[in-house]
Amino acid sequence: MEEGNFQNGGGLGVKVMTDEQMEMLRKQIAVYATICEQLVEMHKDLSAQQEFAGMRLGNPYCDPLLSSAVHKIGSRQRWTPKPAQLQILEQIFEQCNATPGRQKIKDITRELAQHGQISETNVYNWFQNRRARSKRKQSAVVPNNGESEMETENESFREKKTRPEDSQPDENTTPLADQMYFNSPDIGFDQLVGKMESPGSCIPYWQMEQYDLLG
Amino acid sequence: MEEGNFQNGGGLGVKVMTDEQMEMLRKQIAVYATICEQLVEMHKDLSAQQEFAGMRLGNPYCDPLLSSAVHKIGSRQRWTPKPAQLQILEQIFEQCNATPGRQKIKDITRELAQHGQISETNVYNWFQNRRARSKRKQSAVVPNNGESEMETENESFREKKTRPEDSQPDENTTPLADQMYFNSPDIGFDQLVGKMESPGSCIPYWQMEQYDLLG
DNA sequence: CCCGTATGAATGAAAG
DNA sequence: CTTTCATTCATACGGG
Repeated sequence: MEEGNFQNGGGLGVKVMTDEQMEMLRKQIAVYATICEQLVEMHKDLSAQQEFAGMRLGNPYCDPLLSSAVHKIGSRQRWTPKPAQLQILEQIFEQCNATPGRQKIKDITRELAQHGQISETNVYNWFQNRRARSKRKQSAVVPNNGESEMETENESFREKKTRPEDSQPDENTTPLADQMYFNSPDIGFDQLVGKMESPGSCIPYWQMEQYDLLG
Repeated sequence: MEEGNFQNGGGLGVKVMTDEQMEMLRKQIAVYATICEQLVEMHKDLSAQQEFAGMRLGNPYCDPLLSSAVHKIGSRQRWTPKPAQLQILEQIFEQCNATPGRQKIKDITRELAQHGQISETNVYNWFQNRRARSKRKQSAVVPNNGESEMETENESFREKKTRPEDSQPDENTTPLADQMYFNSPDIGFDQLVGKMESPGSCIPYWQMEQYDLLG
């Protein structure tokens, strides 16, 4: 592998990023935060005016399935975790990346059921998959004993999000920032909005050292 | 644990994170982008109706920064096999139309790497897809003799132990639903904002914990 | 310029 | 638990 790419962190399942890249992402998120904040404010304002004018339209929770507008209904056979559910799941997974016991599964299921249809099997499967996939990541660096470099192509299986674009003929997409992620716990919408309070000045999520990076 | 910041100590100013975390952050950012997008749509809609209000302070959704940021992170590139690679892959596939084992994948990857950037995941995916595709093709050709309603081949097997039903369109289908990218049509702003303003409806334990950690 | 198709990638579910 | 299957999503690409 070449040099410029920081994407391969030695096959250890970790990525390294520079300050520049961090900064870039930070700004990116800051921008989002700011924009969201402004949009929220604007909308509140506009809504207020509308309501005042007596032309209040939709009800808060009346037109939920906006997506139904796009005839995407009636075909989903398999369960798809909703964002809220995903967050809960991820959160729990972080706490203990062991498969929850039977009772625990029930609990979780009940909790998740408040955010949408779900079954215990779904939860069970999710944890199985989650665990299996994250585990793959930690192997990989054990293919051979006498390996000279712990680099080259020692990705594991399908848990890598490789971004092999360097040698692509056409455009080399930006080598940076493309796949930079920080450690951050699951952030709900509330949190996001909460963080909007201090837009450009703080990037709380990834600064947390107390948070276990390995989950 | 050690990954936390040890890289930082080197004065290099870099952080290390796992793939999991990277993926998670990526999703989070994507969600963020989605939220912005939805807010923007809502705002546009409202603005159209409230045109008399005038454009008080400019429209954030016109900000090029937004789009650039969104596109930067919200999109990922996908690997495209080069002709040479494809040839090898096809060749191997002919020999054994079974999914190669881990070691085999590594070999193949190494081989293909000489013709361009590639990862084991790419190879793995390719075989998976290849197999699935050719399988489906076959069953399509040999559907059934009786011209009665064959329910499109093997759908009957879908009936297993669990069946959480389709995702119900209504209820708490969130705007940032299935996919993290903005494909959703219009969304009720109230619903969107409701997520952050209605603690009573859905504020699981984890959010509080999270908040603590974050704050 | 939009639209349909081919295909890489993601992931829930099931098999082993 | 690990590996595989099936389905779906999203994007690149070629045609109208």
